[in-house]
Amino acid sequence: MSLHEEKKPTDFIRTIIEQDIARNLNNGQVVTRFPPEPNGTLHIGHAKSICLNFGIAGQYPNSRCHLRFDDTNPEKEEIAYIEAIKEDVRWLGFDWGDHLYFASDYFERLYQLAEVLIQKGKAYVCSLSADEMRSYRGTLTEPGRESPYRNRPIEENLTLFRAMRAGDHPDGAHTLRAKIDMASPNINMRDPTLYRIRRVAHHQTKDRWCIYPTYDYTHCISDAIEQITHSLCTLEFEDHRPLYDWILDELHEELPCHPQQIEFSRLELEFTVMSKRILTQLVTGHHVSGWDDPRLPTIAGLRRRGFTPASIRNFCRLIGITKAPNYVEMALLENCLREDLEINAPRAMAVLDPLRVVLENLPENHLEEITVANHPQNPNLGSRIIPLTREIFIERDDFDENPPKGFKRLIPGGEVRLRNAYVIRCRSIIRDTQTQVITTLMCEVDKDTLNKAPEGRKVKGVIHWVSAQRHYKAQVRLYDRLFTVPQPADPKSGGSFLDHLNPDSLKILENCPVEESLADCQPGQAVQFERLGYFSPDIRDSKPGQPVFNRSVSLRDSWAKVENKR
RNA sequence: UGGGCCGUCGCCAAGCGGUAAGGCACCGGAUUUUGAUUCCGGCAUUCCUAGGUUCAAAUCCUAGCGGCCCAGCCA
Repeated sequence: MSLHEEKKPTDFIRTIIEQDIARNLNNGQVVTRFPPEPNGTLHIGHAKSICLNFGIAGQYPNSRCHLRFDDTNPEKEEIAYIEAIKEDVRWLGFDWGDHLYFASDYFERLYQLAEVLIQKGKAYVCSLSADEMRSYRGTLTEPGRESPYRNRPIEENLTLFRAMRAGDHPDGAHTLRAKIDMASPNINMRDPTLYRIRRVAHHQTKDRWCIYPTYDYTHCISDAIEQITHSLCTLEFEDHRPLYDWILDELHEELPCHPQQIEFSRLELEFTVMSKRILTQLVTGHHVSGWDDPRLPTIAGLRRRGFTPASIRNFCRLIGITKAPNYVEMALLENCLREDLEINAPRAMAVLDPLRVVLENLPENHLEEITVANHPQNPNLGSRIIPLTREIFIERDDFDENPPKGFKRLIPGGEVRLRNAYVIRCRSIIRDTQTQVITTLMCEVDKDTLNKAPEGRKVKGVIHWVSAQRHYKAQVRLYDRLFTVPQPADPKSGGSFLDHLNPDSLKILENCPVEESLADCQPGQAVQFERLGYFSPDIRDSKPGQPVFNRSVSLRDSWAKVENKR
């Protein structure tokens, strides 16, 4: 590798894979899979897994990544989630080609293999109730007891299991269990359940089955059938690996290979939640507007907020893959978006909290069309024309009668540059006679300052503005973190996560004057409102010609930092 | 005082016996018609702790300490 070549992103999993390739394991092939259960929408934690699995497949020749729905529990799954998940994966920029699978595709094969286990004396039908099974299981510190049904003759097991499939027994009457070791210190090895009776229609197999295989039984076999080489999952499955291996070892004569399970730590993000349970509660409890609420860390929420696929992929690259528990700061995610949009988003001007300014030395009907670049560094983004009129709006907090030290914006008698236009000087202030609130600033334009510095003095401040006569009025939504504490779901934070909801996480501003050109902005397009942040039209609420803007992320603001310290 | 796993800067994270990469954050300073961007500089004598092995330890050994996961017929 040359010095100039970018160093490959590396992590312990890729290290293992490269060693495997070097040893010509699996003929040098790498096959991974992303295996979501269609019982909820994807979030940024899933993006980490997607980027890992598809990323690896895209990185080695002769490799691929399957999209496989782990649909073994019809009670919790919905067909709608399948399409949503596919859309999210595609949107993130990944392609599974022809390799779309469902664990339910393998139900018949799984059933046949269960009979093989029974024949081998490695599985039995247990008739303990759920409660009984729990008490037989023992505890973390005490071994379990063997089920009284553990030594049922093979023929009886077979007959019962077939009857289970045929629907001869009510839900919960029996289970099929692996016969392993009730005294194992690993609870997953204490005769885990392989099949349960559940009279529920399945979104894929309809009512063909009334028995369903469990995750532990299904996942490893599905991996083997698809000839997955590296089965990557999160840390909580570490304890399941012995079972994964046990099942594949027992069935090795029936299956083409024995994939390698490798675990990595899941992603946690500060000031939000990643748990499907809590996400569901936020949605069903109407604490947010839906799965795609822009404050949520769901892929749909991030997309609606205005995040780009590239920014999310970059984020996943930066956080790395390890086995260490990690709570990543929101600032890193935000930075990834800024980094992308800084280069790619065209600029425009918008005023969120307008203050009227009259340029008193311009005629009433003054209309000047100024050509401005859409990006200060990238001329390829072109230019546009903005109208300057006698009355304009500026941001209310860009004017201060009693400016703090270091204030560079407009002050009484002071000068400031109108971005892309002239330098103006504040001559007088007009107030509401009742409330004394400032309603208008009377200012004078220095006509010799378009595209040039004023003579003999320096004007440091630059503020954005929009014509008061020619603009589009938009609704703008400002988002902040959904929670007030970094780890809202952690009991150590006190109370329930609901106690930590940020009441100011959404601020809706109506009738914000924005540049006319913004009326054509489409969902999916990002734009920088100069000096404010990156904004993107809301996917749901924008109408053709009437965008509603979501603030995706603010610009860095070192002045705000100075002010906060005060 | 059951089993599995983890502990390197505020947050991620390289490092795999030869004398602590990088990113984010933070703090300076330069340039700037975005207090943005960009640029330059600073930011772990120390790797959970304590012993030990070694010429040499974040890396090896021993003993502690702290944290996470597991007792669904969920995944």
